[in-house]
Amino acid sequence: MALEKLDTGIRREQIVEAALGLIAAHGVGRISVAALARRVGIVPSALYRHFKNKEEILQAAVQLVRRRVGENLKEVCEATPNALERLDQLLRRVMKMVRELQAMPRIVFSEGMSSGHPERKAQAYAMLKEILGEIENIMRQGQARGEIRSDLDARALAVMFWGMVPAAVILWHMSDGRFDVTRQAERTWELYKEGIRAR
Amino acid sequence: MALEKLDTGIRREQIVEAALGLIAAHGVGRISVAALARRVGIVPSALYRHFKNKEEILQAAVQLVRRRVGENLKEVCEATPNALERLDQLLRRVMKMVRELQAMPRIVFSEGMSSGHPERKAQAYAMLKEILGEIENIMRQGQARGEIRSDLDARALAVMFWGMVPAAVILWHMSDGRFDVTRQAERTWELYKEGIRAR
DNA sequence: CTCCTATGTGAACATAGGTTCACAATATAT
DNA sequence: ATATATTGTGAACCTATGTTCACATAGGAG
Repeated sequence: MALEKLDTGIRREQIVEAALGLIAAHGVGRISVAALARRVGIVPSALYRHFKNKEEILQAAVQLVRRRVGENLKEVCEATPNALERLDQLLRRVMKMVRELQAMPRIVFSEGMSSGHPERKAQAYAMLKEILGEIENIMRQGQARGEIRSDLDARALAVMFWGMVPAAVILWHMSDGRFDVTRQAERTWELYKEGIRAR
Repeated sequence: MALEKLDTGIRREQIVEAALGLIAAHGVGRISVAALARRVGIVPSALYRHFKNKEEILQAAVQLVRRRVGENLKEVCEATPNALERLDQLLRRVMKMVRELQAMPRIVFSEGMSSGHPERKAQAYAMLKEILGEIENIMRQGQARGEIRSDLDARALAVMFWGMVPAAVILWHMSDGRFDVTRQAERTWELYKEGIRAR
């Protein structure tokens, strides 16, 4: 209707943004090009001026999420040298992203579990490995600095730390928001922190 | 082809079993009545002799999983009174179910995240609450018996314990089995156990 | 201002998937 | 053995959804 013509760069951004919104609301598997186009304000066939097909749009969305997660990780590591503080901030950030950029957990879970296109799965896995690797680094550095018990396996610590997130997210989603993620995360984090702190 | 006629009770079981297999292999969202019927050895339309529609089949599958999980929980609790041993066995059992009855994690995750039909979601949530409640009970009893630190919140302990499972499962799935769940679970569990043991 | 290319539109097409229906064949009870 | 109810079959259907295409139009380059 409007028939406003925008540069393909801008439109691509709009489309990916819209895709993220839909993923957040309904999950990766339930995106339709119709809904996507409606959200952007154009007609379905117009999407194909900017992307080869639906799959390409989804991959772009996954990549965008991955980039944002990466930026967050870096910022946290530059904020403070103290490992426990880093972890504390990281958890807060992730929880915030989970709340605001809900597309992230949906992508990690859907792609990881529902085995969509292999490319997307690979992307999601790469993102996850990035996150886990960074957490593991924080752990090692914390151990080297004498802030975290050195008798514990850094990798296991990292997996366990990260594990608090999916647990909270699943409970949150399944309970339709009735489950208080933030509070739960705080408590679990306290527990965890006391357990790993050097003594 | 075969045209063997079986009692609707038997066929229902076969169908649900086939559904569980497909869920395990491809996730809840990707089940087609065609594939389901093929697996059972009948034609798609024949399914409708035994179930009202696809949704009813999926719900039956979810319920079956829920029942099996419940049975497992009971058996674990009757096996030993010691809380730490119970948790140990519970983790092993769950990991075994995750490997053998892969439909379980897929249902919990897919239903929880991808918001399928509200009824299924409710079922999955009920199952999850059952599990969490049971774990919480074990924690409390362990605290009462002086086996688990009493200064920790039983609910947070339960969520954290349970959280080890989704974490491991996600990593396993995303890595296409390259990630060694069992070993990871062992390590994390050791970590966790040491953290909560009364001293 | 005038082209020409990039973008948007509507309609049509293709496919996949769930469901229904008329009919056939088997099991079971009498 | 026959009749009746139950189960299975194939075809058709309906809808949703991804995609293509011919055509229209906006907007910048010349």
